[in-house]
Amino acid sequence: MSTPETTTDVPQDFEALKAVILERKAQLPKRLKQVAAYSLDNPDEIAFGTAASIATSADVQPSTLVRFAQHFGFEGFSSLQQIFRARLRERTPGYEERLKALRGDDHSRLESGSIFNGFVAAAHRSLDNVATSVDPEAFERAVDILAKADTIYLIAKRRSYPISSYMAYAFGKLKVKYQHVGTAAGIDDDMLAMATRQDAAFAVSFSPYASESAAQARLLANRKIPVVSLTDSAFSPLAESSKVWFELVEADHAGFRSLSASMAFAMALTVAIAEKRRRAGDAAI
Amino acid sequence: MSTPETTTDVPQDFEALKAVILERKAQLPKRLKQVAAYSLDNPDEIAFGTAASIATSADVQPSTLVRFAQHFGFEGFSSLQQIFRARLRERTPGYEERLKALRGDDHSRLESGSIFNGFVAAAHRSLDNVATSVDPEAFERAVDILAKADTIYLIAKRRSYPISSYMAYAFGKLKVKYQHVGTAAGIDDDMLAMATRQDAAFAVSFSPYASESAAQARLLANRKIPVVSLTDSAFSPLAESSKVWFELVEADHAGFRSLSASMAFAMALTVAIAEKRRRAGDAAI
DNA sequence: TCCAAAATAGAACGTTCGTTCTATACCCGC
DNA sequence: GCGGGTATAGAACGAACGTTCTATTTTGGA
Repeated sequence: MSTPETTTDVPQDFEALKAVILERKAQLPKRLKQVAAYSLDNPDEIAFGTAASIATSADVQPSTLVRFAQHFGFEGFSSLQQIFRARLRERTPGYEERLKALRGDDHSRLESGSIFNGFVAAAHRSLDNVATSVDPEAFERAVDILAKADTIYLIAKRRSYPISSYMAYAFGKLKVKYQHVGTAAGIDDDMLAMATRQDAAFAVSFSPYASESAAQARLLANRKIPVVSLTDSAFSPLAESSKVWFELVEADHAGFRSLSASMAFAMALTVAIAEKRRRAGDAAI
Repeated sequence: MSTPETTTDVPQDFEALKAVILERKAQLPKRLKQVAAYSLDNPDEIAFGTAASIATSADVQPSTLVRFAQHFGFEGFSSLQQIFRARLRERTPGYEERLKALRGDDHSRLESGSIFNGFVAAAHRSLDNVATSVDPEAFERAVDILAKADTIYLIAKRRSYPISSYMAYAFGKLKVKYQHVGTAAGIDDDMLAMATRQDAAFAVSFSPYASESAAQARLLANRKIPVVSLTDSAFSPLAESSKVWFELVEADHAGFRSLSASMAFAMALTVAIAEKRRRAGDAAI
């Protein structure tokens, strides 16, 4: 019984360690307190750095790090470092990996499950991407243009159609006047013929671009009706006709591109427009 | 000009490195290919391990790791390792944290930006949820039923309509016979009247449930036509009419529910059905 | 079949690591 | 203000590191 509680109370994961450090921080000697603060502020440094580099960075001696580790029951600095590394290891891995973790328990033992996982992963990736690829100022301008419009024309065909049909649904709920262009090919152009400069259009088209969408956007642009568009390339035919356009590349699984990012974008745009109108309305009262 | 393109084509982040590795994987020598595979399969090991430990684990010589690194333009193994470490450093934290990180740089300084972030976050949450809430065996059964069907009837109204319209688009591409029920209210029932027991239906409805969708599903069920459905509660009127049904709760932002999880589900189902049919077709030849 | 070039394995290199040890500085109760 | 205990800094240690170098093997074209 010379080492009565050797490993029992040694923190085994980062959260536990953090708790213990915070708990005992007050009663810690000066240098150890310094290390404590540094370690919680720069956990990544501790995970990756060497004792020497960390010591320099935290402005202490390497031996202090060892004492610090031993103070909390670890054998040496290295074993404490493992905690910091494990933290990064277990940190929400990539979606692929996360799904791989699911693999064992149930999904994709069955082949369809892996298809399912693939699409979920692709959707995640898409969303990750969209957060950085959409310029918020451009978004603001797009909201401006569409919020001012009398009627919003929604142009989308084929793969983009679900997006505009969601917007149509939401606009209806939000009492925003719109026209959904993209259903029956015949009446589309008649619809667009009625558009005036007080209106605006939102067009969605991804490669391979539906030629009608591009043509319709061009038609409106020629008549000085502002067009906002969502597409997947700077070379998209929509870009040249648009006052504001967004490039949004969806991730794919097995060649089938996700719609999650476009959908999230569409929802945000829809709600932002309605919100802006509501405020303008309030102000007018 | 002794080092004409020193740093130009050296991958600077993990994604770039991954792409280059995959691109050149085929033409890599045996041992280097071995390292390539290992590095992509166990990126964490590379980030934390030492050259010696990694070499042992990957069953190669340490020097091979150095050659591998140099093959891709790095100075030595250590500089390649930095890429793997940076990856963990920047690794997507929780969504909340990630959005908090976005806060500073640009988004949501503008009010619309926060709307945008909100929808992206909601979509992420939805996807996280769906991976665990969908039972893979039920999914498999659903695929079975629908793959066997002659014609697949897609039933969805209002908010669910974008989902079925995507499926309609994809089924068209995949040469799967379908009927899209949900467009003009009048002709819907005529369409469904033609359905036989060789057919099947996929119905989508979320609360507040469109009464027509429930009625149509019941109609088909009474005629012994199998119905698979996607809904958001066990108390959904669709559930009782369905051979297989899925409960899928979407996260929301500002009261607007995401569609990402449903969309991913729909894509997976669509592709899984087509895949199953392709195999059945192959087997028949 | 042979040869030149490329790839590999393994030993050897100097460096840097984490740890330990010891002398010194500091703190606090008396 | 002194003494005993603790905390600290810094030097010294062997071990392990990443890299380089050199035989040896493998490869692919003549």
